[in-house]
Amino acid sequence: MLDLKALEKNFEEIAAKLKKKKVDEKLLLKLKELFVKLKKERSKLENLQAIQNKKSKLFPVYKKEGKDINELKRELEENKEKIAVSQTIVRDLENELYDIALMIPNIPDEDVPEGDGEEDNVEIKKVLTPPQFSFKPKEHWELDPNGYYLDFKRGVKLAKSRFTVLKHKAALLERALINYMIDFNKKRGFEEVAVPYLVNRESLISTGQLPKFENDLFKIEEENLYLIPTAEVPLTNLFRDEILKKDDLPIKLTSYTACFRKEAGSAGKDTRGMIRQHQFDKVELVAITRPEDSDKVFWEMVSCASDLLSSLGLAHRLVMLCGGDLGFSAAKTIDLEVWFPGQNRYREISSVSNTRDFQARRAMIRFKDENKKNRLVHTLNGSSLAVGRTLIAIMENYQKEDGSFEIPEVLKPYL
RNA sequence: CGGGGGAUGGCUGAGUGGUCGAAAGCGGCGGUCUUGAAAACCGUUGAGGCGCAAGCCUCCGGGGGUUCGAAUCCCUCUCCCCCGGCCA
Repeated sequence: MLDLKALEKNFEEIAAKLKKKKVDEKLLLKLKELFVKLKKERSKLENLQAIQNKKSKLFPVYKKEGKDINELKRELEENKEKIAVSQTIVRDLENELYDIALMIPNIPDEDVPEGDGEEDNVEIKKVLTPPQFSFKPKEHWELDPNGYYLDFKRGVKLAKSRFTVLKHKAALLERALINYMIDFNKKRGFEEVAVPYLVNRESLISTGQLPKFENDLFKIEEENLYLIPTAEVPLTNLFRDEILKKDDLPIKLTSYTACFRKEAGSAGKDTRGMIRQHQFDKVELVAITRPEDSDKVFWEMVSCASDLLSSLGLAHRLVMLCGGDLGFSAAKTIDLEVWFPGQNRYREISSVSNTRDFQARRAMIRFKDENKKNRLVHTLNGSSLAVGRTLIAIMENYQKEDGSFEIPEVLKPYL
């Protein structure tokens, strides 16, 4: 959530920055006005409450002194009416305010490039060169036309489209990758955690998936729980409503989970193969830091994911997302795109984001600083990596002319 | 899923209508003592909002109600624990 006080103070500046994310300035103005109005009405209410509190305390005194109570009682009954009216106004304003505030995305960092979408993202660097083939490399589903490794047909039979069954070496490789990634991340100082795959509404509001993206989530209606779209949600929410000790920061976590997404807006996109699934495995990184440390940790996370790809021998590039492509909660995002020889292009395999205090404010994650002040932390998240996409990247990059594929050296101990 | 019991500050836990934002203990922080530490002793210690400040307001799981006044009474929802059943 935006800092409403900052919005009130520096409206022009914030509105200008949010233009990068295509936020309607009129809506922002409305938000600001609601905030000012709310503060005014609230202080009016508080004055009335102060009167009520003070005078109510006279009752025991009057009784002791044997004074008449009726006059006082009448007065307070009247005041009570005023309080009720004011309270209703305050509550309505609050509801209206939060309905809007929760729908406004994070402010992009200064260095986030302008742009409307993917085509305006800025390549930062390329790592490793894509492999050369003496034949025309195939896409992963072409490598395996009979569904020996990736059984799309049976995935559909069991659930619906965008579900896949992994078999033989692919199933083994999936599991090996998960273990390899977690071990790799642990060496970089990220602590392994195992978390629930179902979370409640509050958790999803805190990390920014709700209320805006309800349609992207699988929901268990009768339980009021949602399947996690990413481990970022449970990992970040671990610290919701907590005040952390300054010495505990930064907290750096890694976790493997399955992830579930409805892919509501992706009709027709990547329908073939395993690029875009309703259920996929991912090893995630999450960090909770002091505000002054979040940039440093951000680049640590980018390096962690990039080095991981390099260790698997996968050519990739780093791309900084432009304002228009930036996610709802992110102030800055670097995508890692891995080379897919069959598609002859780079595709996203990891995304590292700094949300600054945006999620922390929603989730009320704070720390006590050296002056004993409670301050919001910064939260960061990144994939390291999307396991299914890594699997097919390996299949494509390590493919041989006969359709078989090699296994990267570093994974062999894991098989 | 059936039966019972709960939800109070970082934790344990007292508080059943009136200066209760809340006893006590633990923990944390500061100090005394000590070469240093432990122990002991003393002090201090919830969060949010408004305000230059003094100060005021809100918060005892969430929501609603009764009352001049609610942590305390009523309604409702959620969650947790125990016993039994089922089960990885």
